[in-house]
Amino acid sequence: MFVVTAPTLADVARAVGVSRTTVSNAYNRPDQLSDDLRARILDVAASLGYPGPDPVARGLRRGRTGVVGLVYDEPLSYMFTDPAAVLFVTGLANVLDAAGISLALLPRLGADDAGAAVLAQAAVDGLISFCEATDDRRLAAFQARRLPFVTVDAGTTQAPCRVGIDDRGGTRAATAHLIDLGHRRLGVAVLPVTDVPEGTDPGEAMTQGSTRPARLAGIRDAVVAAGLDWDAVPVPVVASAGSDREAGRIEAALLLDRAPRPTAIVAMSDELAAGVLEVAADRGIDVPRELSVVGFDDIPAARTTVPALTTVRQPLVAKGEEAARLLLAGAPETVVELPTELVVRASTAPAARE
Amino acid sequence: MFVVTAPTLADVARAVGVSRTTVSNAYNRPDQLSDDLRARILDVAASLGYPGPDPVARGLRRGRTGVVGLVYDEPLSYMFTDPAAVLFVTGLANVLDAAGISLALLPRLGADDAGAAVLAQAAVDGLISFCEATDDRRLAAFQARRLPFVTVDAGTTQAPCRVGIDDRGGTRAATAHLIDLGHRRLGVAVLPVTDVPEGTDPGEAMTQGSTRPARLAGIRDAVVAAGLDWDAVPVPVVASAGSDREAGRIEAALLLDRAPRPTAIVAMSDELAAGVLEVAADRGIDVPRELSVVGFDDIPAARTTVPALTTVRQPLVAKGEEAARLLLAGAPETVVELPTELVVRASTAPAARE
DNA sequence: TGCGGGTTCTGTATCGATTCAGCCATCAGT
DNA sequence: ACTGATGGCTGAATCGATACAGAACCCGCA
Repeated sequence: MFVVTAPTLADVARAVGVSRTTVSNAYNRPDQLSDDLRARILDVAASLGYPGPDPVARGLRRGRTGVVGLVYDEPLSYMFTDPAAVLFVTGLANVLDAAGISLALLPRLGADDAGAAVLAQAAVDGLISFCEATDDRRLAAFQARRLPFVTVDAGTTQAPCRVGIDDRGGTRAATAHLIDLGHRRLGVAVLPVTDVPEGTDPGEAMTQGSTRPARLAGIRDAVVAAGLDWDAVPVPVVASAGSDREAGRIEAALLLDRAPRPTAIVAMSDELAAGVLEVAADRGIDVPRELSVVGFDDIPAARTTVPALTTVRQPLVAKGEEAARLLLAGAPETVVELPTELVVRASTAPAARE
Repeated sequence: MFVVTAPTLADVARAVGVSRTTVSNAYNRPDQLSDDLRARILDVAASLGYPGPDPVARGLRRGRTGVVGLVYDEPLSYMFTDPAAVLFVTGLANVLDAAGISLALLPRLGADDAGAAVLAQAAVDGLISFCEATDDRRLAAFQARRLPFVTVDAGTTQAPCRVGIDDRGGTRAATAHLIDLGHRRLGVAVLPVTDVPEGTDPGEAMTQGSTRPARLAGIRDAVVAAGLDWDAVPVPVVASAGSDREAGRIEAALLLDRAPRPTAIVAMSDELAAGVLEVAADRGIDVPRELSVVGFDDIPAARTTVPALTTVRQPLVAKGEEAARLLLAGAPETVVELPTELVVRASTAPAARE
């Protein structure tokens, strides 16, 4: 059987009768040889079917591959489903595309050992982690490689180069806004807890990761600052069964079943808020007359919910761009915290008189 | 200045006092050495901070990298926006994740030369092309590398290994369904034309690519088979300015402005159909009493439009899974055509009596 | 004692390119 | 005619690992 193997640079060199170096230069440093010879080399290469320098060999020699990796806690499909993640990746892609670098979506980090292996074996020049996990020894496995490493929205324990947003200030502003409007009975729709190890106390799970506790703290800040009783604010915890929107529906049901009913709900994401709005609509509760709702993220859909969602804007695309830029800059020891901003739309209104 | 370089396998070998081969075996073939020695090697490696075999070097030697590439015609962000693309990638991810292989989203293929360079230099074991382009010499640049190559939804000219769906049969069934319901004045909402070279005739642009002409042919099949006049069916062509949904709105406006108004619209995608439904709602046209609409794809949202969309289901996730499986199998010369199926919901009804 | 058969480990070639120092002409300047 | 640049090209070392063929040793058994 006749197996066709792609020719190598050496084959081309032999065919032309020059050294390998010269052929290499024909591809990488046109100024190092005469135009004439270069043309001849390229010609022969084409007629031999030489596909150009092998990327892996080049990567080995040069020490860089032109690929950066992205790890994400959830199954990949979820990344495509979550609008906030989509915008973030769009930001990444903007910068990486421009630099001609490709983005490898690494398989989900599974059980500890397999996950560590994936990270240890990924042929990348750097890594962006978009994971909540803080204690993660899988990521430690990567850090041993001493490659640029940027973590996003991930607390303080992982890497020296981090980008995040002012979660706490954001929910603080959102909650203060509600309190200013006269609301006193608040409820919180909290990001669902996923992947908790068996037997973890749900209340404790709440404190894990970074985003969730920070946003919760902001809410609490505002409540306490207003002299209200934090312990009286219901914060149902849901172990997610699916999308955040679904979690929002479940939590909304729990909150709205209470008597007296909350007059305002602070949701930790727009998707959660969308779920809350759906339940309110189902029950005939008028938003914002009978119930105010604020979200977080300001995804595009926040503009088109009914009513349009008051929310905390975070610069999602900019966050992706910043992360990519830092990575390309070698991930210097930096902590970037992007600002958040309250955007008041139609889902919040003064509390009804009792 | 003291630069820390990660130790290599050779350093570990020296430190333990064994050969490189043995260290390599400690990682890759535990059965080739005593548990005792292996443990010692791993210990020393850990204490030296050796991150494990370098993936690039291993890739060179083994001839495989554990990464497959995906190219897409549109900017990356669009891929995340298009629900059909998302499901397709989900299918890919399902299979690749299970195989521990990562997916590199290659930068968009830009102008010809840069695009070809990207493909020539991507360190991947294989490539999945999710592009319409058929004549593409950028893809030819990749094929010179003799790596597994699967094209999806891309006509007949590119690769020996293709997966697609029965586009023509799908729209044929959808159109026949409308005709059976008594509709005689049809309109077509066609996939928008993107990236046409300057000066191309829009009518000609319609025939380019693969999906669009195939779906159009199916519609025509049904129209002709029913003895209707194909030339009387309006097919507005839109050069896309944005999302398919937006294109659907524009085309719907054009179609519904006609007098006499079509009583049914065949949309080439669910996103287009969603745009059509929005415009109909804006204008107070009752769907399905005054206007029937069919879509294509059966994205999840098709279930929840108002009214729920009659559409042609294509197995998007399965398509992704099949493409990934074929690629992993080395992309044998195969043509897979997955079936499509008409799903009747609430957006189609018998034509109103005139 | 001698020999087949396992296990455990080593040495060397190899994967396909890039890098770097340096060689050889040619050519301008004095 | 000699020096110093410059352009154009080559050879050998190197990137970090894996494959493959065998060496050394221990075991049991005739």
